Amino acid sequence: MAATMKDIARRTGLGLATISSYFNGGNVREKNRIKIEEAIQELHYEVNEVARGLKTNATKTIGVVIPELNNTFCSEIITGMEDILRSRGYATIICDCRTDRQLEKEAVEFLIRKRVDGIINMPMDASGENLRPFLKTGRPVILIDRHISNLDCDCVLVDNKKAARHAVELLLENGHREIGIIVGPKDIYTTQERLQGYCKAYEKAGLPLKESLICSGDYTIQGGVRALEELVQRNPEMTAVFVTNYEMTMGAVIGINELGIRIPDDLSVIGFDNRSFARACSPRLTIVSQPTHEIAREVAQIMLSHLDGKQTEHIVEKFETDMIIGKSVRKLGNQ
Amino acid sequence: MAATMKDIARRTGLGLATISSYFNGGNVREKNRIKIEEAIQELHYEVNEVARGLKTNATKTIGVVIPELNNTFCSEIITGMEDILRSRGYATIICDCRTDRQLEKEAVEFLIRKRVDGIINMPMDASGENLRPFLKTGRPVILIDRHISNLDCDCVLVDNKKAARHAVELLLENGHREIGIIVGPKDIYTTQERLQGYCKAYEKAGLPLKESLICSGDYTIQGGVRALEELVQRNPEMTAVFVTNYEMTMGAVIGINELGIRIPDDLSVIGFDNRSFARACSPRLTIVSQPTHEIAREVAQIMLSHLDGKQTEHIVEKFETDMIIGKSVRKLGNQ
DNA sequence: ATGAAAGCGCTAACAA
DNA sequence: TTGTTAGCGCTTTCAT
Repeated sequence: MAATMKDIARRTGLGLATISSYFNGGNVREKNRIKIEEAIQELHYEVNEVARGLKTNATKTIGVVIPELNNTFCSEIITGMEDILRSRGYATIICDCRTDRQLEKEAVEFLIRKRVDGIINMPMDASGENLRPFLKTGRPVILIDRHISNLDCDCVLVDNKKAARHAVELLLENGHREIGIIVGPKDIYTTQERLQGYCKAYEKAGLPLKESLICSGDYTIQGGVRALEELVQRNPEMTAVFVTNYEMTMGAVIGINELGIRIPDDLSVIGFDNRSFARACSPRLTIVSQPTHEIAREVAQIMLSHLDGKQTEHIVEKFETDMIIGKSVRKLGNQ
Repeated sequence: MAATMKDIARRTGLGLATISSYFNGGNVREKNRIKIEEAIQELHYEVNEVARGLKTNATKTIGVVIPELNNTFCSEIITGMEDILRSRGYATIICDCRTDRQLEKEAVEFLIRKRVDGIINMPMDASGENLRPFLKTGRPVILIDRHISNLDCDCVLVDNKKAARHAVELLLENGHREIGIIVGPKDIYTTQERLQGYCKAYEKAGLPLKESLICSGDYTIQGGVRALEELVQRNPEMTAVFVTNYEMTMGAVIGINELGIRIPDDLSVIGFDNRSFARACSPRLTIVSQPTHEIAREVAQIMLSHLDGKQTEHIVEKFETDMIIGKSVRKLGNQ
């Protein structure tokens, strides 16, 4: 079917090694270079990367395991990474594990079978056990958003503790004392970090924590709706709520609308992650915004450095978040 | 490094062909089957699909080329497809071409080099020229959302004409006469179809079309904002607007909020595609909803039938859309 | 049912 | 610089 190196060797009268050398940046006599290039044109030759991969034990393919592609934080990061990786000849295999630990484990096994050169993972599993077999092959793993200690890999994330603390402090400064928080599942790294930020802010303000103001969702829209309803029901005196991812922020807004609660008159809200959605809300939502483009770029860059053999140390890169101020936080009079 | 078939041949004392036969569903004597399975366990053997691919000329990999992963219509479909394909051993390589024709062309070339077994494409390019070289290799192509005539491939989409007609008819029934429409770029298939639906509804109602009520956006949120502003400015008498994708719907809502227009008192709105966003709006948006899960399943199924050799004919599968009724359409008194 | 051997398209070591 | 050759790990005749 497609032309092979043999074909172009035959056509140019050169040996296989010369052709291979040409494709791998070796020195080829000018005259032969031209002959080879002519043959390539005529035969529409393209290197077969499958064969090359068999020989070099590298597939020029990166696996990405994420909890949910339908999560804008994930899809924004993937878009950014994929762009950079593809421009360097790497294909990106996506595995959406539907927020399921078992599926995540299977996804990593799948990628190992596919002989990917590296894995990028926003892990559900906090132990890192899934990734160990892959790491043993000496290939790079980069974690996104969630750190795992004692795992031999890089990690790119944001300062979650600080992000949460700042958001809660903003509410405290505006006179709020009964601040609800909707976090993710308790066993997820970012949940723990954000919760710590929340507690720290309360602590610094010398205020007591109330268990009932803390509610765990599952990072889905519907989970956000439920969490908000629960918080409102349990805490009649609650004046503000901080939601810690985009999907649950949308869910909280849905819940608020459907309960007939007004933002910010009845309830102040700080959301997470999606500037456009924040703008589409009326009044505009105040949100914490993560630098997804920077994260994506950094992850891709680190991966490429490893693959190029330019980096052997493992790093943890922590980005700062932004606060986008809207009109969803009310200043309480009786401070 | 990793164990090979040779290793397990040596360990079991069997020939390579027997081992291969075992993995490919051939007949192997019970006694040997057990020996092989023991060796697999002990050596942690896994078939090297790269080597297999070189031999069989199949990579168990599907390429997906879409205009924008950060588009929920795209990401929902990909999630669904990827799930099914992976469960059948196929990896999904995503190529986000950023709504750019040149990048789309390069993405297809990239996938050809990667020797993918099939391509799924939501095409920017209406000519289909990009895909021809791939089709020549005899491999399957499936188009999503946008049909291309005279191209030897399958296509899965929705009845766009009918969807648009129904939406506009709903507005007409509610007494609206000056209905704006925000469509995508004029050269995109769905734009043309949806525009035809709009025109048909006007025609049936015996009403004249007004060029100024038709506005082209670029399928982005910001494009939706701009399109809405333009429509409002050009048509002071406009009482309703129909927006034909999710991102522009969000943009339109942003524009409406920022101009201080009230839905539906000042302007009735029918949006597209995202039930959750529709619910998060206050009042709830009436929207046209596409069956993304069904589309995804169908696309994956068709792809698999082709790859299994169970299907040789090309089909065009057209799904119906739903109308989700919210409170964003006002009934005008003076009908 | 099983084994021997050729070869998929490429790279890399070695010789020339 | 270039050619020859031996694999990379697998599938697949063709014998047995």
